[in-house]
Amino acid sequence: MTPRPDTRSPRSVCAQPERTGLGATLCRFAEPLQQQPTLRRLQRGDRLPILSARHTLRFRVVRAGLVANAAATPDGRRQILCLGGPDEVICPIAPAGVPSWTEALSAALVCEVDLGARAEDLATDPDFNATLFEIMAGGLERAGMQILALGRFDGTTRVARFLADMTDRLGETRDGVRHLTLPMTREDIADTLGLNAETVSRILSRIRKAGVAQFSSPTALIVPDVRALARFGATGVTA
Amino acid sequence: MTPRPDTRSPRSVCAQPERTGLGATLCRFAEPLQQQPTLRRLQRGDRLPILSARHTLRFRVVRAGLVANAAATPDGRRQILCLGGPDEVICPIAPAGVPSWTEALSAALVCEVDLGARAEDLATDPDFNATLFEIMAGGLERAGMQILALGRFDGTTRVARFLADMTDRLGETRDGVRHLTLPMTREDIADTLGLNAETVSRILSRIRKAGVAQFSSPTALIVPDVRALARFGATGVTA
DNA sequence: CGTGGATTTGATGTCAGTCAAGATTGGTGG
DNA sequence: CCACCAATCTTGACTGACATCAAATCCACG
Repeated sequence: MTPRPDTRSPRSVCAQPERTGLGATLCRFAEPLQQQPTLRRLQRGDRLPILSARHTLRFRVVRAGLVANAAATPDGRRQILCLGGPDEVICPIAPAGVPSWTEALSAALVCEVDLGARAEDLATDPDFNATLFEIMAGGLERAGMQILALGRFDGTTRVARFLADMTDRLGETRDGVRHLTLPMTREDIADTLGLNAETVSRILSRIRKAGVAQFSSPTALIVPDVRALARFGATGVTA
Repeated sequence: MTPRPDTRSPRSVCAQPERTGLGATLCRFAEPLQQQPTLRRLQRGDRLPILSARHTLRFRVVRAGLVANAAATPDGRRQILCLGGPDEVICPIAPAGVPSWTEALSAALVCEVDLGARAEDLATDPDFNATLFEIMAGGLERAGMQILALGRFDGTTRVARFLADMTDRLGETRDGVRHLTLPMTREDIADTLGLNAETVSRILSRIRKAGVAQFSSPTALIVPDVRALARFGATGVTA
């Protein structure tokens, strides 16, 4: 559960010029700093305190692996609030007054950026403020979809749309076919979708038997048609 | 369904110096503008397009009544994503690629602020950026709680916590007792909590019979102990 | 007062949770 | 390379919470 900071030069890893996306954009604001970003190597299950970004200016950028923000109910069950994959900034989402944390769902590499020393500068920097806004707006957009899914979609629809979403975000195309390696367990999926692991397993079996996805192992799957997958389930347009 | 703009001077209504909170703070950034904010009188059920604030700088501040952002499933069911009461800025939350809108749950007065003309100024204004950040961060915080509740709390717990939350936000204290007038129907509550109207009604009956809240009418209730109300239900700490 | 929407309550069905037992899988050490 | 082990995954039987359908009752408003 205890992650270990890395001593390698973080700039070379974090702010590589060829990187794109919000994560890279954010990292570049750290370049003028004396203190360079911390690179953390996380193992599956490692937990870090949430960076609220409410009074500090600290952010985490995922370089590799899959990372989540999660919260716990009073009786100890877990709900995953958002996922962050490579080159994404972990969305600073956390409910007030509830235990919550950032957790590695797979082995992961996370770049931790503290822009506090540049706070005065950045407060008047239009580019930084636009980046910050994009991070928050993107998080709200995904949170909105999560609320809709948890409130109104049945389990089958949630799982199908989740797989389609993950295929878009993490999938690779080989020989013109979409492949997805799920970097998380059935329980992680369940805690994301407000279900339990057995239910997720059952639904995945149904998806497999319907031929909408093929599993070469429990975590490796082939998606012939992402749209068809996203439509699988009662709430989607079945026709 | 068609709201009508108001011709009264909006400045006098929107930017009164004695007003506090994010809504008032935001309105003050509109004071230097030629074009004054639009004041809209909404009836229950009126719908407006979401203001994404992603490429424009438009916001809505609730002056009176209760307003929500909502989204619809492909088969037409509704999920309420966030609520906005008096002096609150409606959180710009909406999932991508899904029909969504801003809707008045009761008769409401909404102040619509377009800061687009000051975009250049405001991009470098630390106070404005801090306000914008607070709006987004507050929305993410509430969205996080909504996700946790929808994913992991049972219906009873959701309703009880919802009532406690609304009592905190909208309740009045008379003779040392908390009174709440719910400005929404059972169906609105259901669409907020991912339930249906009948289930909400049943749970409210149980809450009434347990004595945790007293109903003088379906929409007017007395809450002797907000904490006890928030704890009602299996997921809360019953002991 | 009458009317239509909102609310309450009941009967019944279904989806997902719980408990339990095997089957896979991947990692480790011999 | 293979055997073993613990974690993960799958599947089944049963239960329970919430949805659906239906019928009264309440209430606000004309």
